[in-house]
Formats: sequence, structure tokens, C-alpha cells
Amino acid sequence: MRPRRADARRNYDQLIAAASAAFAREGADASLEEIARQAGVGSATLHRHFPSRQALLNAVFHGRVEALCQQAHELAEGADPGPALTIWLRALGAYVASTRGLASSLVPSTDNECHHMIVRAGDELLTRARAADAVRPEVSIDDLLTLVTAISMAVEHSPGENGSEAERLLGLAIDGIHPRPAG
Amino acid sequence: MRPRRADARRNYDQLIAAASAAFAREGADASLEEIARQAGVGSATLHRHFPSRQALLNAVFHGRVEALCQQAHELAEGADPGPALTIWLRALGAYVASTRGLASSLVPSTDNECHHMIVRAGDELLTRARAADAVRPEVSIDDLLTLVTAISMAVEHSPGENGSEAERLLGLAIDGIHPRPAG
DNA sequence: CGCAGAAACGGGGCGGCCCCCCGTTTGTCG
DNA sequence: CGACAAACGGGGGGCCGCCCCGTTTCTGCG
Repeated sequence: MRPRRADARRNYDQLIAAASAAFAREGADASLEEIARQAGVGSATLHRHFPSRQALLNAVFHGRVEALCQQAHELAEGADPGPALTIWLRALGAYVASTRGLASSLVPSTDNECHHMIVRAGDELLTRARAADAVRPEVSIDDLLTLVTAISMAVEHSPGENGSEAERLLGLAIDGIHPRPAG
Repeated sequence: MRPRRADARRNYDQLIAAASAAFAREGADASLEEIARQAGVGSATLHRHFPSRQALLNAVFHGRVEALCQQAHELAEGADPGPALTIWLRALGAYVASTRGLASSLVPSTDNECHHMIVRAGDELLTRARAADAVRPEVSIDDLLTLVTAISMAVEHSPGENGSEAERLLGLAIDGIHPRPAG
């Protein structure tokens, strides 16, 4: 993953740092040329290390996705299956909505390591919740991730306050995944 | 809105037709130059008639948005308030998810006529549903529209079948807007 | 230590896009 | 039918992503 040669490794790290700042500042569609400029390298170097925008996004957010997966794993071991899933989904949504660009690295696409990681972590929680009848059987982990990323991206592009709106919308959607109590 | 001079009106209509086809084919971020090319006009003519991509989107989808508003109005007069809202939201979601680009013309922005139209139409249904205690009081029409457009846009970018996934996700989210029956 | 080959670099070109200027054409109305 | 306003569109500027390929830099071996 990370290059062998010292100069390449240095450029790689500077690109990651510049990209992280740019994505936080301007969102997932920040200019790649500008990122290369900020990193002090030519644009060709950026494209050699990261053949696509998606690859750069994934590299930037890989660590944070890993942390979210770790959190899922801990919740799966401890709490009740039902609350564990909703707690994680809310935490995931809040974090994704407050981290510009992160949602874009969770969309399903070919060889998207971040997406696969989150799916595997979330599926563990979902499977347990389903076994405890805490969630509707037809709900899939892809459904849940799509909801979280869709809401996050929608709120990300909206002008004013984003955190509270994302929380409210996610709350509605998450309540909808429970089995309906009455008829 | 529509130009006075005959040649301008002809170009306007050809641009709308070309844009409608392009948006359906490639989504809301289709190339404006290509649309002008397909319409047989210079790109300057496109920009004179439609100063922004949003303006073109709105013009293309204005009629369909009007039809959706009309449908809301009819539902508001007839059925029970609670079901009327959910029926309309499901119909709206199904239609938006199956019409590439339409979701982009519903996002809130300055002077977005389509957005205002939908908001006013939906608010009528929501107000009645709220008065009948069929919906949580804190839910706003902006929340609902954001959910519908967010899910539609997410599904729009996904590869395979979109209709069924949009329907399932919307079903979950819409169920979440009802007052919670138990605790 | 030094060198040869491999690995990495980046300037710069290509094509595309959006946006707009401004000289030219065309419709309209008296 | 003529003049004037309205509309047109070629083309240029700026930015972008992408990639070729001549040049530089690192590294491991003799």
C-alpha cells in the first residue's frame, strides 16, 4: 500500500495530509490539482499514487473507517443487540455527517475497501439484532448504509447547521427499521 | 419565461428537449456543451436562456413537478390525512427515483421555483396529517423532502436495479415519521 | 564507496468543461 | 421595406483531470 522508496513515501504522506485538509475544507470534490499543489508535488505524482479520486478518498479516511469498525466490534460484544445496532448507527451517522467527504468513501463501488470494512462490521451488529427480533427481517446492511450516507451527503450540501438536521433525519429513519409494534 | 421572438422560442424548446434527454441518459450533471450541441445551438445560447444548470433543470422538470403538486392537492381534498401523506410521499419517491435528474431540481436553493412548489404542496398534506396526530409533531416538510431526495439520489447513483431499493428505503423512513406507538 | 538499473518525479500537452465577450445575423414592427 | 432591438454563436480564457515521457533520485550490489 505505502511505497517502499523514501521519497515516494514522503510524497505519499504529504498528499494524504493535503487531501485530508482539502476534503475537510471543500468536500469530496475538491480539486486534485490543488491538492497536489498544496502537497508540493506534481499532479502526475498524485495520479501515480492514487489512480482515482476514490482511491485517494479511501486512503484518507481508511483510519477513521477502521475506528468506526472497531467501535462496532466492541458494541457487538457488550450491549444488547437491539440498542447496540441503533447506538452504532447513530454514532456512525453523526460522525459521517460531521466529516466532509467521508460519506463519499463509503459508497459501494468496485474494490472499495472502506465500504467492505464498514459492511462487515455493521453486518455483525445487524445479524445479532435480527436474531433478537429487534429489527425487521427484510432490512439489509446495505439498506442501512445507504440511508446513513444518503442523509449525510444531503445534509452536507445544505447551507446552514447540519449536525442537528442529520440527527433528526437519522432518528426518523432508524425508528423505521424496527418491527412495527401494532398493525 | 418563454422568449417572445420566434427563433428564440424555437431554440428554447430544442434546448429543453435535448436537456430532458441528456438528463434522463446521464443524470443531472450531463454536459451542458453537449446539450447545446444536440439542440443545434451554440453554448452561449444555452447560457443566455438558462443562466445556471439549476435553471435548466427547473425548466425541464417544471411540468412534472406541477403534476406532483396537483396530485398532492387532490389527495389533500379526498382521503384521510394520515394515509394521504404517506401515499403521496411514496408516489413522490417512486417517481423521483425513477426520473434521473429530477431530485436535483428539488434541492432547496435560492429562487428554486420547483422546490417552493413541492414544499407548498407537501406542507398542505403534512399540516393535515399533523392535525390528525398521524405524524410526529417535530417532523417538517423540509425533513420529508430531504429524505425523499436523499434516498432518490443515493439510489440513482447505485448500479443495478433502483426502483425496488428506493421503495424499500423510503418505506423504512416513512414508517419512522409516525408517532411511536409504544415507548 | 560508487555505479548501474530501477523507481519515482513532474513539466507540459491534450481534451473537455463552463462561462462570457462581442461582432454578426435575424426577426419584428412601424 | 427598412431600422433597431433582440438573439445568435464562434471562439477565447481559465480550470480541470489525465497521461506521456524525458529527467532526476534512490538503493542495493559488487
